[in-house]
Amino acid sequence: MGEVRVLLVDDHPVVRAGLRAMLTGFDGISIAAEASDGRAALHELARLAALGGMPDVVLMDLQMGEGMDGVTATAEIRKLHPAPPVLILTTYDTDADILAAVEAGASGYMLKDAPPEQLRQAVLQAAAGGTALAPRAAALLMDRISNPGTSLTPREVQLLELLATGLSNRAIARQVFISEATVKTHLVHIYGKLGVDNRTAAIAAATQRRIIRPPGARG
Amino acid sequence: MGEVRVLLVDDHPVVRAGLRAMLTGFDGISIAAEASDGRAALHELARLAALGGMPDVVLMDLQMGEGMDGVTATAEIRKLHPAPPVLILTTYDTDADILAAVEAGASGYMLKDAPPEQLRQAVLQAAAGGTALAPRAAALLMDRISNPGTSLTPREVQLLELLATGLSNRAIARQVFISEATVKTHLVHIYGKLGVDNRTAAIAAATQRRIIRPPGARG
DNA sequence: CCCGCAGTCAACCTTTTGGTTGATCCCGTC
DNA sequence: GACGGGATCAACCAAAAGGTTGACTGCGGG
Repeated sequence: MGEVRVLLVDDHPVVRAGLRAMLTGFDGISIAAEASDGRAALHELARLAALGGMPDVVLMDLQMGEGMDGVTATAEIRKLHPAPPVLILTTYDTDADILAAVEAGASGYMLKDAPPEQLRQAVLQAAAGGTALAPRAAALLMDRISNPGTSLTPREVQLLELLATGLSNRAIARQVFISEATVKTHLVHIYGKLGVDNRTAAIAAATQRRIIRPPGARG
Repeated sequence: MGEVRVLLVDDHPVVRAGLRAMLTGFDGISIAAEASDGRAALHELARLAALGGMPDVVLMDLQMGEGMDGVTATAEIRKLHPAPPVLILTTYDTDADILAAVEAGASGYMLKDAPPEQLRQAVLQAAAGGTALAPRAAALLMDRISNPGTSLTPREVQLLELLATGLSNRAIARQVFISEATVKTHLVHIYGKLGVDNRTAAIAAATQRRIIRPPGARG
């Protein structure tokens, strides 16, 4: 039957070379095109569509040094008409990454340290319209539906962001026009929800869970 | 002959495949062996030594999911007798990573998003006993020797990293086996050099200037 | 051989944070 | 119309962090 044609999206030439070598080594899988960021991926898809054939699956990295990130690109791709399934292939398996990817409409979530055979299975599965999840991704989603979970309120997230810029309680208070007492109250709530007991740990935890962006944005 | 024989050390099969494909595609470079972490790399070196030939260069990732990390492995390799040069190939270019690598005795520091040709040059250079540095790494080291006073010392960077994980002064003190008083002294120096006056601002500043990786950036 | 600097530590004091209790207000929902 | 949660604030105390001064060590360069 037909070959499964893959669009590779990753900003590292080394990783693209690895995936190319690995995937083309499998029977029934070929590389349709490659892109180094989300924007380029969309261009490639437009080009391929014009040439008559969408790829059967997009293999997408989440962390892109510059340009459009993987989550945004995935969401954009889902809007296309012959929308190819997007299989996320990334380095990290944090809650926020997994959740963001699934929310964006990814068909799967695999890790770069997965053995080649698992990767092959995942690509074929996604191309066939199925789902492929790394063990931890699957576990997280199961846990999520059984456990709604305590999440931060928008206000708390806002204060957390200011916190991460290095502002004192007083400075934060002035910034958002509330009293220092209120800032402290919010922080106590935040610490409780994040399971920490000081501001630096809160920043670390919130950054890790991608609740806030790292201070001094980078890919 | 004159082939440059490389030992690949990276925990990701995909990346190893990429490097293998890329490097073997170059004339004069071949893969002697591969390892998925520092410990395995040392085993491979012992095995290769027994078989009569150390590799001409070790291409080492810094962030290893599990097992011995790249810095430790690099330091260990330097203790060997026919010690092959170690070329670091990693994702991040923060001061902390660069300094740690250089201190451990690395012969070069390259980033994974480097174009293939640059990578080839770096491998050949390292194998020939030379040095290969990514622009930012080179700039950092130049800056260090021209104005040592204004930049952070390795010790200060180390404490900064612990700070960013959310540890208290006491916890940091215990972690590095010094007194809390000393931690405070270091922090005061750090604040002065970064132009801030509290720990969260220090984390923000240090992250922004890429002195440390963002809190929670996992290996 | 001396100097400077990184690194170590102590004592002391001020400011900031962390943690608690309790209260008011508003806005949805049951 | 009662209930609960989010947001707001105050007062208070304990703990941690910030800042200063001063001192000792070890090491490399002039």
